[in-house]
Amino acid sequence: MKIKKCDTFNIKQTLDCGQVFRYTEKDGVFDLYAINHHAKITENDDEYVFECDDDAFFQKYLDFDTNYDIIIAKSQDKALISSAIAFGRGIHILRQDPIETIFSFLISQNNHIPRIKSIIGRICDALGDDMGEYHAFPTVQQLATKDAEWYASIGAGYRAEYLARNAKFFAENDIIGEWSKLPTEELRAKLMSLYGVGRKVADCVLLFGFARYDVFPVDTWILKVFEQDYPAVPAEKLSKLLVEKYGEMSGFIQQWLFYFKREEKKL
DNA sequence: CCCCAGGCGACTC
DNA sequence: GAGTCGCATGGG
Repeated sequence: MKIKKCDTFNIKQTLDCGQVFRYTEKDGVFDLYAINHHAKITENDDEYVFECDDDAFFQKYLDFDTNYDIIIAKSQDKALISSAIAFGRGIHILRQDPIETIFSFLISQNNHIPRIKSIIGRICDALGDDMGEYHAFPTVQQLATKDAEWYASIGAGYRAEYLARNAKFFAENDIIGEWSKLPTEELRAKLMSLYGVGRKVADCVLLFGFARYDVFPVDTWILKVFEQDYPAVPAEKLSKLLVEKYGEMSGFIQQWLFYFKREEKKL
């Protein structure tokens, strides 16, 4: 499939903004993996070209059915947010698989993004279906074949127990479909009842895995963004304050600000 | 080498 | 309910 370029979609910004971990970039060519799908993404002067196994899947996954001009218009606020939008205007919030998102963000806690990628990669390679060129993200049944000791052995650190226990839980409870019907507050409570899932991981899963935009994940970077305006406010309280302020635009604004702050550090 | 990372559960008060 | 603290690991 081909996607005409526009200023509200940029593949590099969308993948580099920290919401997804299974992709590589080489010489401007992106390889993106989601569940058991793969897309090779190249670009020419006026379009992105997707060589993939399922156009409809990636059309939805990359959120091309949402009008980001409207999202951006509703989000323009003070100077900081306008600057962040100007910087990351091409970000789309991906519509990721809930299970893949839960396990990915369990690994993300107190961890660096490069290392998160490598741990997820080892889990896919060891447990996921062989798709030829790559390995799929494992099913919960596949994840549940391993115990905490194994997850520690592939470098998961202290999160190994979280992964093992949740793999067992979801293998025994096919409950994602039921959860997806719940309103955001109730769904967050379900997620936070999982061992190893706190407010931050739950909010990332709500945003990236359940397409809930009335959430504002607060991590160390977002704390830095707001340390002047909200000095010494703990992460969970700050998250609640920001959702009160930004409502249904919270998830988008959070992502623009995260990308803005993190790229600033890189430069 | 030290510092820190898309935080969490356990513990204390 | 709010405030500390230890945690496994490896990239920078």
